[in-house]
Amino acid sequence: MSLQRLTLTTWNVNSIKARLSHTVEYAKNHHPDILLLQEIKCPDENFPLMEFEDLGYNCLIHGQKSYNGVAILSKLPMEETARGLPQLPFDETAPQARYLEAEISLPPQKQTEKAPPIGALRVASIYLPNGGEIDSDKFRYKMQFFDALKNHAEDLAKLDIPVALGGDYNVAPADIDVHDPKGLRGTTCFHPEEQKRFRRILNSGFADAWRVQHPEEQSFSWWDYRGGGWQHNKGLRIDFMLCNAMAMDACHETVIHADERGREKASDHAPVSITLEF
DNA sequence: ATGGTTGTGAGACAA
Repeated sequence: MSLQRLTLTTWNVNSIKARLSHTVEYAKNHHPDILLLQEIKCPDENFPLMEFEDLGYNCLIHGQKSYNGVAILSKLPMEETARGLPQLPFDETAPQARYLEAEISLPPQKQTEKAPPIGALRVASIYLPNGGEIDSDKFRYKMQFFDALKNHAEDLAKLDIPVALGGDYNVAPADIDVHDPKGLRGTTCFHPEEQKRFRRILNSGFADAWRVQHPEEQSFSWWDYRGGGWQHNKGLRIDFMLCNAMAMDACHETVIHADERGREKASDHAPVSITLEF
């Protein structure tokens, strides 16, 4: 019997225009079935659709001028299920394009076993606010976003299909996920209030796929452009593929493609990829 | 506390 194999990748590209060749090359080399992008930094109409359609991707874009922006590229048919979080709808006057969700249709499978075939997969591309300074309005907005995401995650957890929430969560969950826990404790992206809210999302029914499969390993997904972060391996693990139980059960591999960060003109984030088998 | 770098878009702001 043949299993359906799906690769899903999340990547904060830090401008799709600046990273077009890197992103296209990545897609050609690793051929993910689903590519969740963050920080595309362009309005919908400026997204380089053709380049990805030529590679066989259907594209959903939720962008804005200059900042933020998320996208879902899928080789399988999909339908948009949310643009913005229910509690934080997209506001044209103060745009924060940070959440996009879609249901992916899986091709029909032969029913050879007791379990019914899985017909669909729900995915989201998420760009959590960075938060700026602790105690700033931006930080409070980040907490709001976490809470709104957790409430929505509770609903997604009730679905009877695999769910994968990929993105840049802008928080490192534990000491092992940062290069200098003592020095960074209490700073943006390593603050207990952020970590508490991230845990609430996990507790609503999701697992951090990479950590589940690499319980002891230290590997980062982001390295600051400043101060030679990459050269000194001073990084954080803040990009995740969060899976519900059905997705986690199907997850055979999780990879952080850190090599992408070492390239010329690299994004400051590395892609994180999971492979599911149904 | 500050600075270091990259991206957008053409100067300050975000990260």
